[in-house]
Amino acid sequence: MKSEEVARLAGVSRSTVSRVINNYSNVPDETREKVMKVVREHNYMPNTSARVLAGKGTDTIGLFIFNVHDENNPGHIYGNSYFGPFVNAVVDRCNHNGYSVLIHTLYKEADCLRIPAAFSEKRMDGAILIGTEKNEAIDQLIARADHPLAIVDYNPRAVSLSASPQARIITVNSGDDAGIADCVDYLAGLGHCRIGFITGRLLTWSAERRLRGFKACMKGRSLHVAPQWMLSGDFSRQKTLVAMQAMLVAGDLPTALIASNDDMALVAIDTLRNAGLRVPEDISVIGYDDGLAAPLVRPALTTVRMPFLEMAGSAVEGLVALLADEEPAIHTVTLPVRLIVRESCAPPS
Amino acid sequence: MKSEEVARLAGVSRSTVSRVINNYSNVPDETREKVMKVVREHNYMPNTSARVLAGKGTDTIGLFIFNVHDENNPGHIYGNSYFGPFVNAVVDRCNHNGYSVLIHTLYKEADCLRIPAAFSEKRMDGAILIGTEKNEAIDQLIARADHPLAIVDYNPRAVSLSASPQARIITVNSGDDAGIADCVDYLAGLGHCRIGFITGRLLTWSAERRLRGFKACMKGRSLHVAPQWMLSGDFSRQKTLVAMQAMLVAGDLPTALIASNDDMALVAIDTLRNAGLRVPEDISVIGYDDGLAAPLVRPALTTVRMPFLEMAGSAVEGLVALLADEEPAIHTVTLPVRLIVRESCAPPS
DNA sequence: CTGAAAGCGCTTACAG
DNA sequence: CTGAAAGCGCTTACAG
Repeated sequence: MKSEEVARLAGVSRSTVSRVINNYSNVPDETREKVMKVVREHNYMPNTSARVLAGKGTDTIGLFIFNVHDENNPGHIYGNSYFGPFVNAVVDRCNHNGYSVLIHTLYKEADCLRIPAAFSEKRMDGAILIGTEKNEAIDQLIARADHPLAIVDYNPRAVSLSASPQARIITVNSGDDAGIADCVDYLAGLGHCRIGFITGRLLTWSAERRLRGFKACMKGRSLHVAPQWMLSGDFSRQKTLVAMQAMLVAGDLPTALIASNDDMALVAIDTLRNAGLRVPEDISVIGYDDGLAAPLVRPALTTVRMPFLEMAGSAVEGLVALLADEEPAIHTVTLPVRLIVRESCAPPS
Repeated sequence: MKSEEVARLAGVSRSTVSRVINNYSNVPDETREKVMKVVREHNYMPNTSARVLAGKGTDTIGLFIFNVHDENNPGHIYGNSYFGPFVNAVVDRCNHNGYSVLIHTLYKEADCLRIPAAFSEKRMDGAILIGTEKNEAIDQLIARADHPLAIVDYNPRAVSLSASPQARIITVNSGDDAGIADCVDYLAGLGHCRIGFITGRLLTWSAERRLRGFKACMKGRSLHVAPQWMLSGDFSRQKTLVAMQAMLVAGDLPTALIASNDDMALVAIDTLRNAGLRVPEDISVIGYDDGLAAPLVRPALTTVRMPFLEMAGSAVEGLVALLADEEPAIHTVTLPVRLIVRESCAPPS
């Protein structure tokens, strides 16, 4: 079924069919109804490629997910398990706004070239990037951006500095430093002063900010940041395990540990427990994300709640707004986080 | 940049550019290289819409995810948390096969119409459905299928019976009955004979087969299936909670409980524990899925491992094969599962 | 081996 | 308010 047949059956021209389909105003109700009747009866839907080629937008948004392969557990590609709900929320909001979403997974820097490629091929009108790791390809993308971009978890200043003059970009972050500050405040309030930290993937803006926030906050409270309690977790279970074991072997332990995500916190708890230590009696542990498992594990995990849905919403709405307007614009939004106190922390013994 | 410019710069016709781009054989190396040089220098990529309109495939696969809204926790749309890794695997495999993927989330029966709509609009060449719930719209889709379909978790017989003669469909399932049989065998081996069961969403083929498998297996062992131990969980945390509490109030408890997914098992454990019971000492619990949380909770969850990656792989490879061939075909694949014994079961006290 | 031409199914000035 | 015509950027017989 094509518009020509609809036109014939309705006794009008293809132009008119097009006007009705696109809901243009200069069509009398009678004509419109005549056409719609045929459309409904035959379930006509316009060929997307033809529309796009004729000048319409693709009405599709590209979603690019940076994924971390856990070398030790190749099956477990959702290294960033928080992507699940996030992806879902993005798809949902896009669909509600009338956009389809083309989803891609990226594993290495070279994969980033698929973003400009998808624009070149005219497969999408704009793109959302999540879990972005800083690298050359992304810098180039931002520097040459000629299509709207929503970048989740990225340094807004880096964008402002390097974006092309006609760029339309929105960065979406959450209050990573405030979240970590809440953790430190809470632990300090409990009486802890020997606080360790497990870092995330530092190429990631959130991981970097959590680390920086930790150092700044500790400094603000004149608390010593002991190098032997700074563990390199890299958002990886395996790396966290190794770092934890090394610390346990060394024998000098903090009384509390803040992990840059839930997954690493869970591994930390596990390792501690296997070493015969009790959580939270012997050592307190805080996570970050408030993922699906956090309320279910025992002790239930005290953690910082990431506003995934709100971030997804901001990214989509922001992108849709950029799509609707030709004006260059660089926006940034930072959403608040909240410490969710459960059972994994206690005063130092 | 369009093919005409490439042609001009390379000193050939657009036809030749097209032949090179599409890697046709009847082009001498010299001509090919001349064209490719220009293509590389200008980073030319053909406009997808134009290619499709001119008769090429869209090279995109639609991924439709049936999602269950947890009414009680609207934020938590990934009711089926196992979709995370699954989606990732599907996207990965599609990309490796040269396909883009258009992802959609479905929440209610009416949403199913988006599948034929996406075909009508010529947005995709084939579709993968996951978490499909049986309903009228899906029946229609299968009955009229004129494009390749891969349906994960669906009754293969229902497909054979109602599919149109020219249908190209593959159904992908795992051994749900065998998985449940393993659970019952294991529990019986431990000495249990008072075994309860928490059902999933019964509109789902896997949930139905798990239930049927449970009844059959219990019968095979001459074990009584007590109605008061058959809980209606519906893959929902909230419903599971309610059902568990009702059972606890009634007071007549089984010595072991098999849940149709991990999430419900975790809620069951939680509820039991809140009622002062110990798991596994007082009551054993088995899950299904072996999701991210299973090995991390305490007691670590004994559960049936779903072969997510393999299922995603089979769905994609199966669909790609159907896409490559015009022949009608109805295939079905069933992948084996495995009981992962951890800490949540013990002999009855 | 290669090019000129037709055609894919729409949209959009343009003219009336 | 409506239609005829041009055009979007490719691919593909067809002819040579």
